[in-house]
Amino acid sequence: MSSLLDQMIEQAKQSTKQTLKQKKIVETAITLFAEKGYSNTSTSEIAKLAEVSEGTIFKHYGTKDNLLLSVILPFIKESLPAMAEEVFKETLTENTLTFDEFLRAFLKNRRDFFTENKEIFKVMIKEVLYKEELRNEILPFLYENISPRLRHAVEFFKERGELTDIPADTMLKNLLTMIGGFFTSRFVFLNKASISDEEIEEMIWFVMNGLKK
Amino acid sequence: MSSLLDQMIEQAKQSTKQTLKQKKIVETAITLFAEKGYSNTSTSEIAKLAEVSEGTIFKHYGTKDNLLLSVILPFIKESLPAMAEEVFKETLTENTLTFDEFLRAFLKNRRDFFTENKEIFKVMIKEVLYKEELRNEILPFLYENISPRLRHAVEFFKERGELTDIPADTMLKNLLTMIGGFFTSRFVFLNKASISDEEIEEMIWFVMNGLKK
DNA sequence: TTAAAAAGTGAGTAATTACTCACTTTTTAA
DNA sequence: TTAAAAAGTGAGTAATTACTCACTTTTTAA
Repeated sequence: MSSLLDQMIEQAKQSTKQTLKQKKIVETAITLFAEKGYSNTSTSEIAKLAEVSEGTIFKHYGTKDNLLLSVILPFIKESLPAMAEEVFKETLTENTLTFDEFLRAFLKNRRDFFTENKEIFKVMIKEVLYKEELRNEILPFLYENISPRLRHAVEFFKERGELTDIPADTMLKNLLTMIGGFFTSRFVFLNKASISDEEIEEMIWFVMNGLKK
Repeated sequence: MSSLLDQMIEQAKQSTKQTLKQKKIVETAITLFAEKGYSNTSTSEIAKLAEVSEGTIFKHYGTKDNLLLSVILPFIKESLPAMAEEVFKETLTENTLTFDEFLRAFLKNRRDFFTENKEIFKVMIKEVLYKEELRNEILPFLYENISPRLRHAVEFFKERGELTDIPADTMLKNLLTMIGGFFTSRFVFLNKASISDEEIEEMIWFVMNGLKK
């Protein structure tokens, strides 16, 4: 049996054309899952709000679980990494950049991306926490997708003598903790509409300089 | 109508004596809520595992929601703050401490506390994310309980000239992000059994010194 | 020792939920 | 234009769930 991720990517490829009602279902599901969680959202409620019959949901998605996967997996498997790849390419070049400039570009890009995809980001975080089988699939994938790139960046700037001598692994771990905590707390726990440039600058300062005088 | 928190504290005071079966119900609920979330746990399942009749749960707790509150509110309202107050008292004195020593003592104390109360901590994080009315009650309470104390500590060490000149508010915000991200990621997202002293040291180093050379 | 109070039981209930399927409507392609 | 395919419907179903309540058992207190 291949993984959830692989299955759903296959399925996504086969169904490239979506009817208007399918789109409406997905949009509504995203909204409700983000707001109250998957487990507290009924297919009946989704159908009513999307102005479709409940049977239509099952016609297209088979099960409620598959609807959830249809909502978050394209995001996780494709949008998230593609955009991340882009920003690494643009920011990690030979010219002129310092690590904090890299970090600034990276954080602002991720900030913008999550701001636009706030609802799906919320669904993802909630369900990663609430559904163990999702967690076991998605967390490793996210880690494997982000970690090597960020690590490469860290090593790049360490070689340029910009960063301290502590091991790259250790830096990476703490950086991921901070970045993950930053976006999750603002967008999910505190439900903020957006994150200001100023807040990003403060966080960069914290990460680069620490608290000690 | 008084807040959820106040209601439940009143209720907790009235029912000081718990039968063995009540204890069993609460323990089982904690385990299952931590593992699969409140919404994915049925009262029937709790009853079976606790080896009580389902009616017994309702005899003592009235509703499933009240059972959840009975599980987490004592923890949130009493254990968590009492222990935190203790560590602030012990560590914030006139003699001999640096900010990183304060931080070390604080983090280790919290680490030990959450290690011992891991299941309830998990329940709390999951339900704060999943149930909006809980989030609206508990997050402000947690913030109001921790923030002034931590802020006081930050200001204390700023006056002693140990910390940089950035505003205490900014420090506090980033510190809370890092600390919250640290414990939530390790205990809840990654489901780690414990956090080593070494990992705490690395995090302190990160927070105190930053990444810049 | 015994009656009253408290604790506990488990069958049953109303409500809810994910899902099915016979049928209808809309779209497609020849 | 028309038959076939695709999309959509909504009543119904089996399963599940939180909860009730008449009854039984255990504990308490006089």
